[in-house]
Amino acid sequence: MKKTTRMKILEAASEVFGDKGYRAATVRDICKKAGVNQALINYYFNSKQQLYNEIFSSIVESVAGSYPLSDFVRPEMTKEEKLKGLVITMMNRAFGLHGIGGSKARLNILSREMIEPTDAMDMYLVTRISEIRAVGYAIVTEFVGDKMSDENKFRHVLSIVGQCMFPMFENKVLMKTDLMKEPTKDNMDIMVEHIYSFSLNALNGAVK
Amino acid sequence: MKKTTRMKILEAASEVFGDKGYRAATVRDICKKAGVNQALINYYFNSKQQLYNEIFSSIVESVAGSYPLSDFVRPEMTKEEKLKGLVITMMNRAFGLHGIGGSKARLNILSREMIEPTDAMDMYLVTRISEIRAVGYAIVTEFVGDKMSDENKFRHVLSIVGQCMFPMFENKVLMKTDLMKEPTKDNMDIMVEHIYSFSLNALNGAVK
DNA sequence: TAAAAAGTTATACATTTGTTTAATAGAAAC
DNA sequence: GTTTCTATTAAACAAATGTATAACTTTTTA
Repeated sequence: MKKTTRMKILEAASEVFGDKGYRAATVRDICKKAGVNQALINYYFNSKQQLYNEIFSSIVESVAGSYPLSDFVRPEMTKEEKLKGLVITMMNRAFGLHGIGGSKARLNILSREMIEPTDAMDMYLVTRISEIRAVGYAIVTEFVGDKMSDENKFRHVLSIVGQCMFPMFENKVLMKTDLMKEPTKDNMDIMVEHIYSFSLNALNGAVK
Repeated sequence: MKKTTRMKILEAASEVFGDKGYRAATVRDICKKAGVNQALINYYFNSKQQLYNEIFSSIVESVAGSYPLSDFVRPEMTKEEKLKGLVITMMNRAFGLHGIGGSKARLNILSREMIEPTDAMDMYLVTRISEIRAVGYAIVTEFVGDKMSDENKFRHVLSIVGQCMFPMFENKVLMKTDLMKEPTKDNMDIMVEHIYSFSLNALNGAVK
């Protein structure tokens, strides 16, 4: 299957945007990496900004589309299964991008956007986090009942979310210091299992 | 106490660098915000890069200098005290910056550097995380003994670290979705207490 | 196969950006 | 009070960067 010029640009641009960020990435860099003429970005995408938007949208789409929370946290499940489902969803959203093309470009772009969100990204994040907040709250409540304050329940949700998301931001340094392994499918499974049981123990301990 | 021109520039530059990142922040923006002539950045700091370096170094210094791990995790402590000491250290390093000048600028700059580290920052991070890794490993071992594999122990350390650091990256969205409160001194104390007891329960549950 | 469309190239253009310069104003020293 | 050093200003400069253009080549179409 032959690579079209359009695809070559998208691929190179993902790398460069991921490496350097939108601003520092230059059109000349991208075209050089793609091995195409400099004018072709404007020919195919109208502008650098629209090229970036297309890349970013596809990332958001694959993150949001692939792992709907309702598939992994369902009413008929036990509370333990729901907890694990929540962890699975978040870990896959965070690291599901990593595999594609063996490149961390997409993951880098997403991390950047989470630190310095555009308006669109900000809205998207608020929506996603709100969803996780609500589902997490319900699960925590199933474990600890109604004696715990809502505020404290939300802190529990945050602890679970934090365990899943933090490695996404700091993966490079964490791997270098051996606190985390390469996010392969197998290692992700092990991490899911760990975060699940760590959190399960925490929740069970909180209730007594 | 009168503000020197130098100080005005440093302050404005911190804001702008924090808001937009190094690249997108322009010398003209900074000088306008500081209310000084455009040439003065070069007069006082030689270049935009050196201005940034000075700001960044002072941030690193205050993070690293203020909370030495050895002050909060000491040999004579119980394992519970050590665990809490580790949490206190990380939370203060992450959010201790926030108070200064009522501005989140310094926190923003640090988050950015952690995502997209310069060489100097990379070395610094590796050093710090390695230290936390070693201390965390020792504490976890005190809780779970020697039956647990080292790899699993490190995953436990990562869970604790993740809870402390994640809110630093996503604080804006987390506050907007009510998963986190304004990081005031009081709220930080509550969060420390929570992360400590969440992790304590997890560790105690893991051992049995 | 000839005409039209799509793709590609080298180059130019206009803007933005960090930095420099030369002149001026103010403060300190003697 | 004059001189010398420091601070500030407006303007200019040179490099980088996103985009546009016009010529050329390849592919598609009829």
